[in-house]
Amino acid sequence: MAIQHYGNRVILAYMTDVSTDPAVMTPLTARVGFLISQLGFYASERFAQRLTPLGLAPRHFGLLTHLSLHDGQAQQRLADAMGIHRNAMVGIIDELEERGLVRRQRHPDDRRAHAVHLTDHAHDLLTEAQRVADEHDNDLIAALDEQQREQLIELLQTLAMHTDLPAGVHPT
Amino acid sequence: MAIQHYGNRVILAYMTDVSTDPAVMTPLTARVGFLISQLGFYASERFAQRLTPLGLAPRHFGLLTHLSLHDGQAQQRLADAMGIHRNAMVGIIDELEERGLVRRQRHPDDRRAHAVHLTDHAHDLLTEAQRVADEHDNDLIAALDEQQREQLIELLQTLAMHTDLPAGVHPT
DNA sequence: TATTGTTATACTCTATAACTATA
DNA sequence: TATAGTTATAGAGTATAACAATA
Repeated sequence: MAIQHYGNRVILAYMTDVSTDPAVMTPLTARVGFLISQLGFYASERFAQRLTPLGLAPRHFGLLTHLSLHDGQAQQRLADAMGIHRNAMVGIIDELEERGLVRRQRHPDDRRAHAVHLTDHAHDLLTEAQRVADEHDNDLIAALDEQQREQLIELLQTLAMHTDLPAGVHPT
Repeated sequence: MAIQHYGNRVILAYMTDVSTDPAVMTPLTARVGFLISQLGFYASERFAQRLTPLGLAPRHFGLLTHLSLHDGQAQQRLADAMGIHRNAMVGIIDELEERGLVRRQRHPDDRRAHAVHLTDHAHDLLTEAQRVADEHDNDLIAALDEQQREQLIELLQTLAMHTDLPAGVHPT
């Protein structure tokens, strides 16, 4: 079992075949599941902080980004795309509408449905939010060199592919 | 801007220098922050499901693991170690005590404090929980070969080192 | 009869304050 | 006066059910 040194931390190297000694506890910092979860919650929280000055939460960013590619969709379709219930989508659209970022218009094919459209203001704000997201991404991987960054994004995409999660959908 | 193919997905390669065209939205699946957050929430949720049959939640696993290395600590110190408020620690200890996994004993140095000790049952259950965590880790990285697994764990540890999070502490 | 959007409600989680007993 | 543990409460967030309009 290899010992690795990372700055002032000493951790056990990751092992796929597990120690048979029950007394040896794998430290959380050597567990890939823990590391991903820890970093994921941190990244999510940090991103939320960064978006706050724009009056947005991560879910708003996700929906606005989706709408920029699929404008005029019904709320039910948007809910499906984001992996949430349509009831929850009502509130998100409400918030965006209050901020003047989307408009509910009549759907051309179905009078029950609302066609959700981005406003010009939303396009402007989204450009700014993209910059914030770029900064966020760059800060996250600031410690990595160019080759490591490419490795990381490829590894994460491979992992994401092999979960049963739809692409681009965030749990909860 | 390179196009990458992953199974039935086509994504834009990650770029550190951002497109200056505001109309070009970086897809979420090409954002390292989104990928980490998505995988983190998924991993956390999945781990919680795996622990359910043992009657444990991830926070219980974290605390039991910590106690296996630092038995007999006061609740305040445990709360500090896990990065939560002492008020929240009361509930977690309550749950573990109900399940017969820890005992609150009198602290040798401070009569205000409780020394929290693992029971024999906890040691047995922790062995089982470690196996569950090992399975969880292995499933997460099942799509990677041996070299990629080593790369991933090293990259994640490097990222974790450069956040302001204490080692082994999970946000919220 | 099924579906879209909406509202109301209940349930869980979390954060804060306040109390007691000790230091 | 400060700290350890506890309890109570309020707030946010989430999930579910039920309703009106339309398909």
